[in-house]
Amino acid sequence: MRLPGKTIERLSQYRRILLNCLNIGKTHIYSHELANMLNLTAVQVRRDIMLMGYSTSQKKGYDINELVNVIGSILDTRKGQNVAVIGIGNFGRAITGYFMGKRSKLNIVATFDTDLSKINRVISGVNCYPIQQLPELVKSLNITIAILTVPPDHASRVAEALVIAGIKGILNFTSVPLNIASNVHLEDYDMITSIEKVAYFVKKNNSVS
Amino acid sequence: MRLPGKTIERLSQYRRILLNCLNIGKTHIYSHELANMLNLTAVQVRRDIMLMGYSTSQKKGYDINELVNVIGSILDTRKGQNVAVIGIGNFGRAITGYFMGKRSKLNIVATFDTDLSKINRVISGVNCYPIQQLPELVKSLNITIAILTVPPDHASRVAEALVIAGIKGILNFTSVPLNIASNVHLEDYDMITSIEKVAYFVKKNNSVS
DNA sequence: GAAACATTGTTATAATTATAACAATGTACA
DNA sequence: TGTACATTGTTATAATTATAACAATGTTTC
Repeated sequence: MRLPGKTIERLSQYRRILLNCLNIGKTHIYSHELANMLNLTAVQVRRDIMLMGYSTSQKKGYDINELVNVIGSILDTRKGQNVAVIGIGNFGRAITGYFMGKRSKLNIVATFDTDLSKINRVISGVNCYPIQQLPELVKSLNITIAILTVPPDHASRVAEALVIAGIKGILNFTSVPLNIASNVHLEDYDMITSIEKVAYFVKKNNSVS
Repeated sequence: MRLPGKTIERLSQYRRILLNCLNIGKTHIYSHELANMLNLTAVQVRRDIMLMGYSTSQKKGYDINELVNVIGSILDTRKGQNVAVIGIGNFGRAITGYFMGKRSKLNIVATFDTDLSKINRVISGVNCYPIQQLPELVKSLNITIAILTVPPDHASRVAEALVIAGIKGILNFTSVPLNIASNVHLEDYDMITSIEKVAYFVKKNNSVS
């Protein structure tokens, strides 16, 4: 089963909305309801649900529990995946604190840094290790995903070390383009690009032209 | 001149690379050089440059200075734009500190919060105002862009207040879907979606299937 | 200076993604 | 019960984005 990247992004969003719905006691949801909550169209919701291989016999909306389970079977692994935050500066700490106890299937199990004042201390609830221990801990803790939040001038070198250590996916918080093997999934998460994009459209939408 | 959103994103990235090149004394650059630095194809680089309306008569690569200026004429406004960070928690502080003095054309001129212990104090180099002063300061400081980093349960309400106050663009750092007028540019910057996407592709790439 | 080459600019094609159209079918209600 | 209606599932079309093809032209080399 091959799902488009954009659909995967929406599955993540659907699930969060659906969990909220469950929390307030809702058991079923129409495609147009879900669409409205996410500012999408009902067609797109139904198409995504079709693509994920689910269908309902009813016309009273989708069973929210079942939807959540199907999404989980697509996005999650049985045991969950272990995540490391690389570089525990302001962003690294914010991310670590933010994630702790949120996603049960994605656990931040270690952070890494080079700063001696941080190493071997528990920061935002997770122990910080020296970057030299990366290879051994990736294996012993079975870390598959790294969130990269190091300073720009370290980004490329650390990314290389991550790949060598056996990391399978990187969320690149730095604004540095990374050149890594194609079997490691790289997701750029570039704040400067995003804010400059906003600025462009603000300029454009408000120019008389 | 209508430029695709994806091209705009790359223009931001081109510019950063090009500024680095200028710093190390490089004056010209080939499309394939720029492409390699960003893991793109040379064709895509040339196409983007064509779309931005620039061309060179030479075959010795593009003049980097000229490229930077053209990109600036597209992305920037003459006076720059003023930005506010809404919600000065861990992420808000990290973002503010990160931006200060980076982009000369995008200035964080104010932060807002509801926490009395933060209000009227300078945090990460910028004064924090009570959220009640948002409407007046958006006008007096000419703030056009907001970075939204409030807790999830405040996101929708604050976003609405931002629109009413006259904000023209929002970078939504919260994972809450916002429903706002279409004349305000909304850019979602959802970390949970991004990390779950990485997790999905890691799972997929490493399953025997 | 001429031939080979490298590079650019642009059009054409393919791939991805979103939207529209609509048949099928369960539900509500007279 | 049957008719109108609402909702789903799926195919068809459109829009966006990326890649490929290739002509034009300046540069290098002999």
